[in-house]
Amino acid sequence: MDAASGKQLEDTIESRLRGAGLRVTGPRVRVFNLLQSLGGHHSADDLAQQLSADKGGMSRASVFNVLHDLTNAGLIMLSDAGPGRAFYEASDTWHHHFVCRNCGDIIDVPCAKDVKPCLNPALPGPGFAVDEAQVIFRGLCPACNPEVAPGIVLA
Amino acid sequence: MDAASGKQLEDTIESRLRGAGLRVTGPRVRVFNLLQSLGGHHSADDLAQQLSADKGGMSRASVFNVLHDLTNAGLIMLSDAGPGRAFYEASDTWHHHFVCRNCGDIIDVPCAKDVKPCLNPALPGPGFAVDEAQVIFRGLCPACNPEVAPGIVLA
DNA sequence: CTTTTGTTTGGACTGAATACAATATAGCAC
DNA sequence: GTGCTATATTGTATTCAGTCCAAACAAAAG
Repeated sequence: MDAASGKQLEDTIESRLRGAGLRVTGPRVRVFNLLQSLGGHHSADDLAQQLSADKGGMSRASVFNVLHDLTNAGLIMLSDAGPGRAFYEASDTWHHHFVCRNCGDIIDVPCAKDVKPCLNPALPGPGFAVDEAQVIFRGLCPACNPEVAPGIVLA
Repeated sequence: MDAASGKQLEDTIESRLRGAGLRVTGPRVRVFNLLQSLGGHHSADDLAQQLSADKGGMSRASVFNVLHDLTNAGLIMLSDAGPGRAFYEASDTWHHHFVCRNCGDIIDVPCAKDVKPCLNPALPGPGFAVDEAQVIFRGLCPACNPEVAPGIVLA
């Protein structure tokens, strides 16, 4: 990435923060930027570790604050991947997640449009205002799936 | 519940533990029993607090151990309710969950197909062995939903 | 009843996240 | 630009969730 596109990216981040009604601050830009450029799913501490090592450093508490702010503003999303620590990702498109039972990897699963599994609009009952349905698929990823590689002898 | 049905229940629990290949021990019977009689979703510490106050007491570590054992044996289930602490429930039928964004309440949502793999097998991609798809519905429960028409009495 | 094997226990420990009060800074008015 | 004020950031202390461990214990098999 050259200087120009880096600048471009920062401009985009700034305008998106502003558009969401958030003040543009160093920590917010840096967290958002890092999450976007890394791609994938990351825990708060994961990001905090990288950012505190960077020039300027960064408080762990700030990372948590910023992640909450960005999530509330809808700029990033908190992935549903089961109990445990929270994983965040910068994604614009709605999707679901596959979580490997063995290695714990989280993989995005595109939302099959109009095929919301088991989604019956009347389901929760009257009075409920459901605004999203997140699906978590569980099983084994290719790397952990013994069925994948023919010829590999299983223990 | 009278003494006879209490005994009956314990017998059932014992046989279910045995049937799952688990030794029948006091802590296991008590945790399983409590989770069944309470109904709903409970965290390990929630259960530990009640059990340690009971006659005989109970170690917090044991509650965690037992919950893991029962979960692995398929006798109870670990509810997918998003990041944070784990919630367990004693339920025989596969279902999904609605989580209120405001109060955090977890409510069971019956699975439209009532069988475990209610999923699109092609979704994650080749090489993946998906064995379950859990749906988390998010929104507002009736108690937190301002849209609920005044005058409507919620059960 | 003895042995074997698996389980329980408490306490120390790790890791994730929050609370809070002091400090710093963005955005605005002038 | 300068200064003001509301909002953010920071570090530390603290809570909360969960794991680890080795010694004591108990279930099931012989």
